[in-house]
Amino acid sequence: MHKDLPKTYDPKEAEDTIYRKWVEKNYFHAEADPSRTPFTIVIPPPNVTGQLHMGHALDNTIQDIIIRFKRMQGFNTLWQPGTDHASIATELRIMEKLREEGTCKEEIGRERFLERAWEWKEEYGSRIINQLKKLGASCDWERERFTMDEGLNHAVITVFCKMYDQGHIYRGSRMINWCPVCNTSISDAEVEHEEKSAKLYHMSYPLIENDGSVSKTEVLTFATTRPETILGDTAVAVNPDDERYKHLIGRKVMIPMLLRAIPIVADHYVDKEFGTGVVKITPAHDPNDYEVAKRNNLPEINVLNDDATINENGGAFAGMTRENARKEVVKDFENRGLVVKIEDYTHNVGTHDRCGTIIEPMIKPQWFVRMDELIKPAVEAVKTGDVRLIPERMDKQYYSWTDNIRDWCISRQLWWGHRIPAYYCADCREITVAKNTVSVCPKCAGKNIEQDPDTLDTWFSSALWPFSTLGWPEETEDLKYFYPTNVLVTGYDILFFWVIRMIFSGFAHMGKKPFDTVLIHGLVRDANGKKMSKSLGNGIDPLLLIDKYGADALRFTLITGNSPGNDMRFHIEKVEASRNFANKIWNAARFIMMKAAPDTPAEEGCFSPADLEPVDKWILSKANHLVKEVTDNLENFDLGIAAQKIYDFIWDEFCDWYIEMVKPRTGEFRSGARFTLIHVMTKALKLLHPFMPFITEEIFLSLNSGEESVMISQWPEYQTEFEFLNEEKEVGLIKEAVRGIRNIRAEMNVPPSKALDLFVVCEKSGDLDAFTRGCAFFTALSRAGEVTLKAEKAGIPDDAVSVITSGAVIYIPLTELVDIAKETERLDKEEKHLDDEIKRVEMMLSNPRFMEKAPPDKIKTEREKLEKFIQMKQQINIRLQQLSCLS
RNA sequence: GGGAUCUUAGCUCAGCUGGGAGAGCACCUGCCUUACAAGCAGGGGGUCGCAGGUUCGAGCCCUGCAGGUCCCACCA
Repeated sequence: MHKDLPKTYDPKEAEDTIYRKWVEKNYFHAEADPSRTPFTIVIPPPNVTGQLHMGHALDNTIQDIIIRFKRMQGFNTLWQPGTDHASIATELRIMEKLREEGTCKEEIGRERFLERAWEWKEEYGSRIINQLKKLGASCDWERERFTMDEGLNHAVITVFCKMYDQGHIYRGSRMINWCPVCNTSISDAEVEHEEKSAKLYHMSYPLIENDGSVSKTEVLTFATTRPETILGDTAVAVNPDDERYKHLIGRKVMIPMLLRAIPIVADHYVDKEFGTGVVKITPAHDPNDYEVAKRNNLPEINVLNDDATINENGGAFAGMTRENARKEVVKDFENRGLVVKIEDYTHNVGTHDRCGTIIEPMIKPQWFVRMDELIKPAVEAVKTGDVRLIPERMDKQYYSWTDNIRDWCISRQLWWGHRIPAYYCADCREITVAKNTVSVCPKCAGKNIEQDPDTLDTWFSSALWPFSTLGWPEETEDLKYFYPTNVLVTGYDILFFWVIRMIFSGFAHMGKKPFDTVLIHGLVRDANGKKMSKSLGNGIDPLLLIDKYGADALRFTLITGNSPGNDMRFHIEKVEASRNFANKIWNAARFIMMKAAPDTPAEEGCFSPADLEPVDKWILSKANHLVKEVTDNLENFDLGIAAQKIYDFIWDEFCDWYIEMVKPRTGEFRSGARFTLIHVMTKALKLLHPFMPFITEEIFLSLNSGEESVMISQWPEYQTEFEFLNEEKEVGLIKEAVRGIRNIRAEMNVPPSKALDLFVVCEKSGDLDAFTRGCAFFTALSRAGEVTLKAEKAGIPDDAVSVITSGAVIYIPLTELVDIAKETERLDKEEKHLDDEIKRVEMMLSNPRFMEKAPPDKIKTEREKLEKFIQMKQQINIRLQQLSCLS
């Protein structure tokens, strides 16, 4: 970094070089070391099919900030990276590709399909990793894992076998959600309920007479949204207390097109008020009906194929799609005069979150995880605070899920994923679950054995991520050292999918929680508040922004002005503002490099309070407070607040005040100024580094030639030797006075070129000394001409403008500009304002309950304020009196 | 139907355990002051959704109401 540095910072040039250096130096790598305290974060593994989107950028920026902060604090930090095989998402993508090639997965077969999937993974799996690197993520890349790599597969199979042996995993025929397009079962969590407008059909079944004939007159009218499921009806239900239908219970009705007689049963599930008070019961295609059927011993008739077309049980309707069948069934009823009315109706329909297809409840044999016992320690952990959710309000959402949890359907009729280690004997029907391939039936010794063709839900493997990545089931050093991990950072949208499952898995297999804190963020929305999505095309590519504005600017944008759990809108203007901030820092650094002689780095050892001017002490003291506050904020995960404070300090205090105040000294730059500039800037860079890693590194190294990298430098701590309360007060007085003068200049339209003479009257000797020391700042910061300091007002022309500040009254002789009436008005206004303030503070201080209860600090500052206000009011009164004499 | 959350300056949002209303952008005025016009100095603008309550004191706590967003839920 030399004196001919460009005026604007170019992140593109710097970022890649710096990142490469960090990797080469191995700074991201962590080794188990019992002599040090670990701090661990496991990354939410992005899908191998994925591209880095804004959500990833936010999620990983947060993690990187925390991990860099902890690293600088001296923790042995591990940020464990990796990717997820995302079974269904990836399988869909490959199927799409095959379709483009004119083939399909059934045609090429399972083996070849998996080859293609692995090829896909090799091709795209590294893409998102490289994008994370662009963002600046300091993951330990040597430890990168993949949910289907050998070790993790071993963990998955181990868990499956163990849980099967313990009875936590079972196979059963139950009602599950079936996606007819993806051709697989999905879990309850993957069903999204969408409100859709539909029809409510009121139709009638003819009653069957006691002699077995179909009644020509008597019918039973029911309401349904799904007429096509009539084909699978095995009963009609009414409420047992319903007087209208009581007498019919036990009789039968006829499904006309099938000539199937079905009974009228009684069940309390039926709401008398809704529709006609009669519900048709389709046990095989409706979860409620399924329950009713179980209670009433009704048969199930499956009328749907896997692709949701009507099967052979649908008689004449066989082969139709469910949509066509609906129309045809209604038509059939109409022809028979059995349609009463058709109403418009909106209701919630379950759809598959991956493809949007309306899911079909079906009864199928699947594998399930029994949740009732497993979930208990996961609930307990949050209740006791062993696992903390941030923000806290997420607890409620968490419990609402854990309290209503149902068994988890984990088998998927997919090929890409962990194959279920269950083997079926065709001879004796024995099911064997084993880690290793079974080729002989252990029961009947038959060799007619086949492995279950299904794979596991992708979340089954990611549930194990916090320990499987560290070597489990082996008892590795890493596992012992890094587990439990510390913070998990993720969006609220996958709390249920992932976080809950990790927590109960941690307890089930490790006997310990997987992490102690879950930091939950919201969604990044577009400028209009819409969710960014591929289909809407409103997504903003973070990589384009990184390319244009730098990763630092993007990161800073995502962190500021946002609090945990809240969604944020993304505005490009905000990125520009962040980029401008980077540029501001760059230019402050340029100033320091130009003025503070880069060849003689200030060393901590050189520091001597004797060399320091009050302004130096002031900014040192301010920086010292900043260190404490930012550290506290980061410990509490208030990242946005911390970022804002650093921003304000650097821009307002350091650049706009300190650098301006140090300028008059540049000619004879003494070690005090040089030390302070470099010391404060370095401190600020360290605090900012987690947020803006690249530019801070670039400048840090230029200012500190002996240092290796800011990212491995020590996090600053509050130091009492840098606490200068007197100087903070002193410079505060000067700033107030300068602002006052600037105000007058602007108000009175004094051209900037014109220097104003000042009389500074300061009755308190301590303050007079302060103003004496700070005299030069009036010239530099408010363009003063001759400045006269006095202890009393005598000898100053009366027709001067007066600036009343808490330390001094400043008179500006502006004879030709002063309008006494206006000046009186201005001071009157100020007096009124002061009166209000005085009244407020006096009320507070005269209140016994306040004096009793308020913290002593608060009382002290309020007292000081009161004293200050009263004094200023006095000055205003004196001045007003003088003015009234003039007019 | 249950729950969560939001409503603060023209826009987007901060505001920690209740104690003098903030930022960025936009707008107005004046400045190319040799680190920075991606900048500097100054300014206007808010009954903190509405109505009550608790308190010496409420943007913050409690209750009700209105509007927005989201999650959960088997009413055919």
